[in-house]
Amino acid sequence: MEKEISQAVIRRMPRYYRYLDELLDAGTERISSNDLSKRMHVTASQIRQDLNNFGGFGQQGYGYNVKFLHEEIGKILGLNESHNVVVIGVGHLGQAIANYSNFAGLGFKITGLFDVDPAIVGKEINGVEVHHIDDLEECLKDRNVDIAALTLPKSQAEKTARKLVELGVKGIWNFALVDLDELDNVTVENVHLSDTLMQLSYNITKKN
Amino acid sequence: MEKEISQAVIRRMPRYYRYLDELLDAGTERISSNDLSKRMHVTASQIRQDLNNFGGFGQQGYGYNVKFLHEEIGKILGLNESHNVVVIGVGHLGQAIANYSNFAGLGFKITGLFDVDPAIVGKEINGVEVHHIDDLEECLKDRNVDIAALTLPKSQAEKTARKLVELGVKGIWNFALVDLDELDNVTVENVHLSDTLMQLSYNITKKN
DNA sequence: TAGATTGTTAATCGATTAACAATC
DNA sequence: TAGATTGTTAATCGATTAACAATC
Repeated sequence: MEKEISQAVIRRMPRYYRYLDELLDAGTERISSNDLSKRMHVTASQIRQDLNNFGGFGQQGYGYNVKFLHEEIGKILGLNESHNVVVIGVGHLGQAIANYSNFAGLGFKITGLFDVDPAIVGKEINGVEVHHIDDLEECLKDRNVDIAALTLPKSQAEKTARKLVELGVKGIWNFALVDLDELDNVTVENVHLSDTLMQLSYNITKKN
Repeated sequence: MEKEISQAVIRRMPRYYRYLDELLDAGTERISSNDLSKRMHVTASQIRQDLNNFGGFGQQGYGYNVKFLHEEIGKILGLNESHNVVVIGVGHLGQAIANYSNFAGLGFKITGLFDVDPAIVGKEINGVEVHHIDDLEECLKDRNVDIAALTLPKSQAEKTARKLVELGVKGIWNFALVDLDELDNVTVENVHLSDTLMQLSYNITKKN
């Protein structure tokens, strides 16, 4: 890898992807960084800088072709390849993820659900059977699962994460209320919903 | 307001709160910025800078009293007052939020659930009845609801958000796949789960 | 008192914005 | 060709880190 691209840039890419998706739906063929900047409430300069981290996708005097740019950003984000996802912990949040149809459209396919609760093991959610967590190893064999969503109590999170890494999982989408940053050989994305709620609470409180 | 505190700082506050909570559970009485920095994998300097945005909570030669600092950060985040929350859109994600017991411990109380689907209106989730969205105005009267979680399709998000603001809601915790940034008289926290999944996908892909 | 550790100022680093030459 | 708009360099701004005097 030549130049390291900052996470600040990466965080913005899915947002570009979304806006381009909307433009595509609206049948817009091309867009300038200036017009896009007005829609997205960011500077045109930032858009051009961000995109040029990955290559020159535009054309002087023309702007950016919406369809092409949408595809390219998709490739950058790895959406051109499909990803197999397992959900560990089939509580309410796990079920919400298993049922969220939007992910499929982005190339993320839920291929397995796991829990310890006998009341739910064996049931089917959105066409996928819930297995017991003890069958994890067997179920993941030759399945090419690269992402695991962790929606289980924090006490189980790290232990389970380590096991998943052993079984070849490359990315952990962590919803458990603990930071899983110090794990080797895996990429972790921590999503702490309660943190965002507290942020909101701060910003409301401040405005009094 | 004298000095504006950056969102970069605010985003870190809930994380401090969580680590202090753990220290509290473990019975730790005091902690230095240096020790905390090792646990959290941030610099001690950043911890001291962050905290000093809000006042001097420590003591030279001693460090920070865990219980006191935990309380103070709680106050900063507005957790000393309780917040009434309504959930708009009782799909899987809405139900997950309605059922998530952790929020109650932070002072966020789910006081209303709303949907348009007759199949779910009238049912009870975690002890709270689901009302029809048409009854929003009536239900919110004199209820002092300050936060609304939007877990509904993006096509309905903005319209519904405007109505909620009219009815006195101060903060919108938005899970719909659209950015609600240009609304007046309200604080918005956009939580786009699929964005974080794409970020994870990028970071996995990059490592090949 | 001596040691520890904060609060805070100064230095550094990185990210954002502005500007403009290149070019379609 | 003239106008538009990118790609990219330079300038600015803000956030992070280092350093250390103040002080418990």
